[in-house]
Amino acid sequence: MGRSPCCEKAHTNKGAWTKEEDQRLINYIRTHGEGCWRSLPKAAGLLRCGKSCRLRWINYLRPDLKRGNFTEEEDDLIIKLHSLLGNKWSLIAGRLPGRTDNEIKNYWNTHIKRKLISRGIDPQTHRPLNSAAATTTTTPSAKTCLDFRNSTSKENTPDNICIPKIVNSSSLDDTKCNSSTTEESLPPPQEEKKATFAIDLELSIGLPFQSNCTKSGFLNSSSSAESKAVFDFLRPQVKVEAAAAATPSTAAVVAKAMCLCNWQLGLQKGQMCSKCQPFNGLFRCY
DNA sequence: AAATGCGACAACCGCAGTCAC
DNA sequence: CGTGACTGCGGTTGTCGCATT
Repeated sequence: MGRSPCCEKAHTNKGAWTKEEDQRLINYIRTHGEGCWRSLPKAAGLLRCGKSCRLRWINYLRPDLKRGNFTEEEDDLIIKLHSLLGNKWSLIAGRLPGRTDNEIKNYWNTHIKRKLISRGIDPQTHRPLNSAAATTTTTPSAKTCLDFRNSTSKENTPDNICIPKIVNSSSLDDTKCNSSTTEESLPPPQEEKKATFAIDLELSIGLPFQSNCTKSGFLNSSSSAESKAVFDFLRPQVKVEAAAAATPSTAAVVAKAMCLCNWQLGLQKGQMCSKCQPFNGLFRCY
């Protein structure tokens, strides 16, 4: 037998939350912390399902939420991340401290979509609207690369936002931004060694961030696991900083897990290529 | 002043992956 | 090991407030 049912839907409130409900939820989480959403409503004296409580807390009541208008920098970052990730709102939110996936999703649908369309850009493909119809099945990320050469975490950006430089493959040497998933011909494995800085998200990177390299059987993992690792990679800033704040050695352990060469050279688990050096919390070739 | 339209955003729904039993 | 609950995510809907007619 499995677990007992999540909640009695027949006896739960729906719709907008009242101030009293909010206060109960806040008080409870302040005292007991997050987690165990299933039992939370009953313990907190709320006639809500746990799922609803979780959503309310994450999207509205959390004290670290940054309310108010999005800045231009946040706008740009959302657009860039969306061009890379598509509708992976939680991942995008992970790069925007104080913003929630729901908030970003709504903002995208109500503001940015329109903004892009008014600029003649297809919000889904991030290509000019005229050419969007002409292109085939190429995904938005298929030709977009992250360029870590000049990535900064502070320059011209709000605190804690780290923006890899985003480049289109058209502006790069092909050798720097190969993609095995596009209609382009596949390069031989050796050729991939040349792809040292510009990283094709569809193919090249994806790291099980919290794990050490020995746990990273990702090279042989399923495609979904790989793509999850790719997305996990895009979350690391907070974790790296947290680890660095804990102890330098912790940060080193975390950083060691980030040998980008593994992904492009096909090294086996735990192997670090001879040219690896630390860079922005990652290890990669120079 | 009332009716209508529209934008913004909170909340819900359903699905998939994970994990406890 | 199979079943089913839990959790988190993305898509969609509902509701509210403001602007326009």
